[in-house]
Amino acid sequence: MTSPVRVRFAPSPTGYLHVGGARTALFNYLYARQHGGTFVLRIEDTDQDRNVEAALRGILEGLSWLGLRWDEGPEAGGPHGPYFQSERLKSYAEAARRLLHEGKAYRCFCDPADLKNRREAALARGEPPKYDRTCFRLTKQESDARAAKGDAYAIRFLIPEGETSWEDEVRGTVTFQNSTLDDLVILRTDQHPTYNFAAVVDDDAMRITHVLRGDDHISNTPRQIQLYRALGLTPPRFGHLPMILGPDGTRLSKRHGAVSVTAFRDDGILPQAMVNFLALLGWAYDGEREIFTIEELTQVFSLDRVSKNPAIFNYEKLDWMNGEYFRALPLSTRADLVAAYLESTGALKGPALRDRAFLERAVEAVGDRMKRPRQFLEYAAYLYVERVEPEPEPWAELLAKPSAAARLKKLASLLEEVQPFEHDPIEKATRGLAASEGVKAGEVIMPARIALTGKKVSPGIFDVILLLGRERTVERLRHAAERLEAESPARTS
RNA sequence: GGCGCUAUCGUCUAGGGGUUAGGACGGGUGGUUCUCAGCCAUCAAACCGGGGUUCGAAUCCCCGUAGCGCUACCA
Repeated sequence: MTSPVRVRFAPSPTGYLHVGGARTALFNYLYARQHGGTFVLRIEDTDQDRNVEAALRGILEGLSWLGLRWDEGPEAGGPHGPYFQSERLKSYAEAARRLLHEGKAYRCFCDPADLKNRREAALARGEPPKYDRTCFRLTKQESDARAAKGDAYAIRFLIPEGETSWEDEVRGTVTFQNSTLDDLVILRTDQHPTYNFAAVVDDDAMRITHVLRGDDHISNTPRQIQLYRALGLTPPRFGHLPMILGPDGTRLSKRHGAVSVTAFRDDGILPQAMVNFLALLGWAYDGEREIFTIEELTQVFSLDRVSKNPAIFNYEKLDWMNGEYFRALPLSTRADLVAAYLESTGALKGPALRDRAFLERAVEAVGDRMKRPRQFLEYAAYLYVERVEPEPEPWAELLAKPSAAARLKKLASLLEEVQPFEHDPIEKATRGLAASEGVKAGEVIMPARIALTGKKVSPGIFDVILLLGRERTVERLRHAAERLEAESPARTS
């Protein structure tokens, strides 16, 4: 009988959820859901005790947005709390004292600044910067005496001889010689635990069965395993996930662009797309299928298909995937997202936004061209201005066509009369004009597009005309024609 | 410096003793078409290097090399 799976995501409150952390959280979540287990969220706030509140919000927001609901942790509670390390200080101190009394750890009176100097000196000499066990050589009497005297001390773990190895869930057997590990501080002078120690104490207290984390933790693992053993505990299973790198192959960071999931959200990335994309960073189903909902992922995810190599974050592919999801959304949802985007950026405000029906028509017309909300204005900005100012290049093209002005005028006249003012009659009139002029429809449509939108690219022209309405369409066509005539070289010469 | 992990198209990856080494993003070309997007078709693009083992190695082993990580009283 195997015990129920319990996994955890244990971020430190940095203020935002990094995509690397999000990927780790996702894999933990998937693993828990798949095994009917429990996903625990624990906050590792033993160092920075300021601003935890605010910093926590970003993390929780990111996880919630992705849909990674935790079963135990902040706001959720649970039987193994508290879920903030800053509130569990007593248990670390207790555990550390126990190791001290059992002779598995020792007091270290060394001055941190001094330690730092020694480390740097060793490094400069090309030697491994291990702690030299100065304080381990103190006799029990000396150590006790100095402690009694009130000398400040940290507690160091005495790394046993031998080697440490474990069966990693993603990498197989990993082995370290203990001689390469040094006696790590487990309890600092200020009674706060260090990361490795707190993680061990908590993972045990929270009954964690599988520790799935970034492979930057791989060399912490032998230390933690030794700690478990010293405490008389059974270590959990470990699985180390490959890192996520930036396009230049170094650890993904702000200078590569957006790294926090909320930044992607604010950029119009959909949570479904983000989850799907993240899942494929370091994991693959069969190399063929790539589109998965989070529910499907919980069905098909497996640790033995997790890759061992670091993955470079491909922003283009995320964008593509977002398009896949965005286009599949119902019209009203897309309109909601566009409205929210326009509002939050203040790109469009007031009455224009309030006409929801119109916005929806515009979104419909833009259709597949949009991969994310921010692209709406690229295809629809002209709908929301009094007068278009054509872009220079398209305008120059129009100027170069001597017949453009006349055609625009003719089109204006036709559209002024066309009844009813609907898609098909408008199309018929426009194509009719082209036919009577003896040119292809494009010869009428492109000038109209430039006159109406100021750009060479837009939704279908008849949709644009409909959206603009008869009056504005006719007005813009005529205005463009007049301006063309005024600027035409033939005229001025 | 030490220790550890990793190594298939530009990127994410599938595969794995005998394959035309597959898919996706991105890129090229063609088609659809009023432009763009989309869609369809199509092309280019990879097994880090060297030694073994083997009838046969991209695949297994060793050695290099490279990248990344850790080497804190940070997490």
